[in-house]
Amino acid sequence: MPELPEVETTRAGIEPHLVGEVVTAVKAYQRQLRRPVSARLATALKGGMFESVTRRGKYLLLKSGRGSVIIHLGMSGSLRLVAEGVVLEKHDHVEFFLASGGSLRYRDPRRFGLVLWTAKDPLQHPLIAKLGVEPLAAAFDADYLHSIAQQRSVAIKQLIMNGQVVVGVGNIYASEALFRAGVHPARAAKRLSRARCERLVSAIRAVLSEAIKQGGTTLRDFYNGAGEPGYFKQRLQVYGRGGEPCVSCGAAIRQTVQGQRSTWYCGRCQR
DNA sequence: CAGTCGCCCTGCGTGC
DNA sequence: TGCACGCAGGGCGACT
Repeated sequence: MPELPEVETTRAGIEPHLVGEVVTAVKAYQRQLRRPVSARLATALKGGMFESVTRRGKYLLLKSGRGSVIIHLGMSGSLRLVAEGVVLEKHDHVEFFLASGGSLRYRDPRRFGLVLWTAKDPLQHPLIAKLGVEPLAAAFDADYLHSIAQQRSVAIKQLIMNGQVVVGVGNIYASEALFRAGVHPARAAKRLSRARCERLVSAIRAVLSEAIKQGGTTLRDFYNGAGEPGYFKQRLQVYGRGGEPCVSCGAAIRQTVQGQRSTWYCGRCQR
């Protein structure tokens, strides 16, 4: 489900309700996610207070005085704050009980996500330490992308979806950014000029920023921490629009598959 | 090292 | 109505 805008929307939604909250208990109803839920999570976090809720790429970092919870939402994960006594839904796998009443619930039907505990700096965790740059940070610029792209023969779409290069760009926003930049998704990365890298960087930043403002994209089951959908779906120009006319030139939007993921693009506007 | 592919899992829409 | 199939917002790890 979630790419950077959806994770950021989730983060912003839960942060004000979690910071300063003491965790009274943690229950894992299903430990088998992409990796098992950390065995020490419940005992280590109990009695601790959440100090911050931050994000690195698509990872959420819930820092307490004793260590941090690292959460990844995978394809279908979500976090929701619920009042006391609300019945558990199917696929609610982990629940953090809060001293002021209520709880934070992690739900993930496909179980591709993660709920891990680390007593150390979460940014040093093996899954996080080698991540690429944040797309909305100054370090993500034309020089950076071009210098990497020049050495790679993969399709540019797969390059911008590679978390070791730049984090947070998933299948929806990759297609959307390439369309805005006029770049064909299958073009070899090394065949992108610096000028076109610059356009692509701008497009990625713009599409992610706009999506964050809209509260993310709800295709079917993404909801923010309070249960509300995101509104960026109405702004999608190519994703999921195979056969429909291009908003710019009217040609039919094409669908193809790259790296086992669907890609949508305009064969006339994107080169 | 870079690139490709299989796979983890459940749910939903489509077509027979 | 039921069933088989393909596809879905991600990313790791094994292989070439």
